[in-house]
Amino acid sequence: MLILHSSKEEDERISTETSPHPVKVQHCPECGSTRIMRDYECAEIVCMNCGVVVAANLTDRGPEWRAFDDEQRAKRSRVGAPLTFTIHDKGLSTMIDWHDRDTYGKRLSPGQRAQIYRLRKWQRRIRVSDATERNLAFALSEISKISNGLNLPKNILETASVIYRKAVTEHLIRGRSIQGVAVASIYVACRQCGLARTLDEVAQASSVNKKEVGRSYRFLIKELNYFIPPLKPSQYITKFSNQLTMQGKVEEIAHKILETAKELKLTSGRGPTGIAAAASYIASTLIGERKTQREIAEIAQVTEVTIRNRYKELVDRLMFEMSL
DNA sequence: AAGACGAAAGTGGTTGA
DNA sequence: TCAACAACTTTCGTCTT
Repeated sequence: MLILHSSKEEDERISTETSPHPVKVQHCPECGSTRIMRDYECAEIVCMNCGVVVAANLTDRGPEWRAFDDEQRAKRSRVGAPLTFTIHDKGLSTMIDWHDRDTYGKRLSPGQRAQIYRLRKWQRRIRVSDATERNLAFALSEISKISNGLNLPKNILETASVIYRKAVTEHLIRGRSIQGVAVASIYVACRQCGLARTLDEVAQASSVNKKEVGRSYRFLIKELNYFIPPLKPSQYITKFSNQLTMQGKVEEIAHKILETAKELKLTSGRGPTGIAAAASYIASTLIGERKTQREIAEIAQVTEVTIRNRYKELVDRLMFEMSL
């Protein structure tokens, strides 16, 4: 494009940043060509035909930030409400308020009031226009509700909304329940962000059963090509210690136990919750802040038997290693 | 008596033919 | 699609503190 700049990135910058400020039709004083280009990088106006610099020391009246596409431009523009993916129109719609007053605070005339009333009605209708929009609006409100119920942080809510939007644009919703996919997206978001929430917990916070959520979850990660590593037991330990209100020391020891367990290859193939529960149990007995197996089992959502089995394996192996 | 332990049978999910 | 399989659960009797 521009001869002065050969790199592709700079070509893009010039093409996107010059377009919002159209140049008044100018002619090159050398060759008379109208192919005049502004180059803000060098603060010059250049003739594209013969390469002569028409004007120098140009002022860039554009924004100081760079944007390479529409989305970035929308994000960086510092006007309007912040973008959010949790509302179906990304929170950018303007509302006509319900006060029947003009900008000076004066009451509107009856004719104007009727007109505003009609405008409001149409705005409501247009805001959620087609089936896809309605689907999105319903699902996103559902996602907000559930993630509020689970006390999930805001970034999970945003991530889940983005995942759901992706599912909609890839036409993955057809043939399965909106709620199922919505709950599944929350679960995917939790897993992606490394938040220790079990499928059970997420499903229980919604009205969808676990099986359905699991199915939708597997479907989502398959179709959207997500790679989600299995949750590490250590992430559960932190959670359990918090819920059991144990000392920081206990948590620390539990993590150490877990590390040795991993080295001894005792973790593979086992449920991460069971191992984490067993490690927490051992740590609590070692410290002397004894918790019963039942207490831990309840919080970890596993049975006492599982804790016992993991615990036994761990102790046996550790004793064996010590004797060597 | 509460909690820990372990055996036996049952359950739901994964894997490979 | 189905059987085999490992992990896990449920249940229950026994032991320990």
